[in-house]
Amino acid sequence: MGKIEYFQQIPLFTGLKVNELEKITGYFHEKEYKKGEYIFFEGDEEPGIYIILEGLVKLIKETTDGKTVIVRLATKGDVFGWLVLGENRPSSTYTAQSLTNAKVLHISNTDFLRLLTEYPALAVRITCEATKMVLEAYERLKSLAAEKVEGRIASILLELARKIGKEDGDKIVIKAPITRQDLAEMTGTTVETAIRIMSKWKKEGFINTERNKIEILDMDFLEDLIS
Amino acid sequence: MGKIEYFQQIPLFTGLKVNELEKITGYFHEKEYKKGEYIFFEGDEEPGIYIILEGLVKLIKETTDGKTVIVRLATKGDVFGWLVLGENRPSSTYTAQSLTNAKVLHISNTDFLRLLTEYPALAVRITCEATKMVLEAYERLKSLAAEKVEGRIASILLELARKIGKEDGDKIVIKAPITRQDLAEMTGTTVETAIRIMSKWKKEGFINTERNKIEILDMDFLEDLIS
DNA sequence: GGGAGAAAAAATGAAAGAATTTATAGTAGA
DNA sequence: TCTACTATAAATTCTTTCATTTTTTCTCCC
Repeated sequence: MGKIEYFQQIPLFTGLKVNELEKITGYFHEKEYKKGEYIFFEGDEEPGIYIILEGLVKLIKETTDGKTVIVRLATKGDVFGWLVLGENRPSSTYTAQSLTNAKVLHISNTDFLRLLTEYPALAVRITCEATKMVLEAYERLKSLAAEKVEGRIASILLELARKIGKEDGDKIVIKAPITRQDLAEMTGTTVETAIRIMSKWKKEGFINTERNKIEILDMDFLEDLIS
Repeated sequence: MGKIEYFQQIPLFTGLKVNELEKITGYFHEKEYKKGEYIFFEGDEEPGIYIILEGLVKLIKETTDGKTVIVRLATKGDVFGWLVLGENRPSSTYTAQSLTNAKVLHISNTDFLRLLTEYPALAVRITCEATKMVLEAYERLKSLAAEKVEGRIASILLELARKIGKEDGDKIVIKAPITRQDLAEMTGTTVETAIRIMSKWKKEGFINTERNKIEILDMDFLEDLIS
C-alpha cells in the first residue's frame, strides 16, 4: 500500500487533500515498539506527537507513593504525546508504554507546529481529536467519581468493547493482553478486587476470560451495573 | 476599554494580529448569567462555544441514578462548550451552570468552524486550550483513582488555589461560593464526608472557611496529604 | 430597616457497607 | 525454574448511609 493511502486511513488526516498529504507525510517517521516497551516517560522533554498505526498503548501517571494510574488506552488511529504547543510546559505529564507490539508514526513538536500553521485543515482535525480526548476523560471522571468498583470495571469493559472489541455471534471479543492489574489501574482499585470481580462475573457467566482475551457474553448485565 | 483590548487579554486570542482580532470580534456575542443559572444542558444540540470573561462556571455530568459529578470548574479566560467539530456528535455531553454571576462570550459552532479554517493561529490556540483541558482532566483522573477522600479534597483545594486563589500574606484566599456539596461532587464523595473533613481541617487550623470563602493557611499540610 | 419563617448549608453520631490490606497458594508462560 | 498473573479468605479501615440538630442565609412582610 502506498504511503498516501496509508495516511488517508488515519482519522487525523481525513479531509486533507492528496497534495497536502504528500507534503505532510515526509515529516512523519515510522517507529516500532515491542510489547512492554516504553515510548516516552513522564517528565521527558518534547516527546513529540505519535499516531498509532498498529497496537495498543497505555498512557500512565504515577503517584509519589508508587501507585500507577492508566489515564488512557490509545488504540489504532489515536494520537498521543506532547500536545501543548507554544506553552511553557516543556515536558510530558504522562508515560507511554506499549501494551502490545506497536507501530507508530512520530513527528517532532516543532515540525508539527509548523504543519499546523501551514495546513488549517490539520489544525481543525487535531482540535477535534483533542476534544474527543477531553470528552472521553470526562466520561472516565464521572465513572470514577460516581460509581462503585463494580460499575467502574463494567464501564471500562464496555469502553474496551467499543474501542477494540470484535463482535463474534452473541459475544464481543476483546483480544488484548490486558491484565487484572491493568484493569485495576484504569479503575482506581486494587488487583485483588479486580480479580475477585472478574472471576465472579466469569463464574456467573457474564464474561469469559482466557489468556490475552476477554469476552463479554452479556452486555446488558454490564450496562445495568452502571448507575 | 475597547473591544480589541478586551479580546487581547483572553488567552485564546493571544498571538492573533490586531487586524485579525477586528474581524473575529464580530462573531462573538456577550451574554450574562445569574448565579445558579444554567448556560446549557447535557444533551442540548450545538450549544456553541463560550469564553468566560467574568465569573465561575461548573461543568457537570449526571448519572442515571441522580448523582452529579463536576467534571470541570471553568474560570476567567477558560473556554467551554461544544468543541467537537465536523463530528457526528451533535449534542453536549455535559451541563454548564454558573456558580457566580457570569459574563461570557458566545459563538455558534458554525461560525467558530469558519473562523478556525480562516485563522490558523486561532486553530493553534484552541488546540492548545483543548490540550490543557486534557492534561487537567488526567490530573483529576489520577487523583480520583489513586487517592483517598482526604487526598482528593486536598488536591481540589490546591487546584482551586492555583486557579482562583489570591495570596494574602501567608494565606491563600479562594473567594467563591463553593459549597461542601460542590467539593463532594468534584471529589466523588458525599456531602457529609466533605463537611467532616473540611471542619476537621478548620479545627486543626490548616484552613479557614467563611461564607463564600475558603482560606488555605497551610499549603504544605495539603500537599503532604497527596500521595 | 428589621424580624419571622422558610430554605439551604453545615455539623455530628451511630451503624452498616464496601473495598483494601495482608497473607497464602495455585497456575501458566518465558 | 522463575516470574508474573490469577485466585481466595479474613481482618481491618475507610466511607457511606441514615437520622437528627444547629447554624446561616434568603425572602417576604410589616
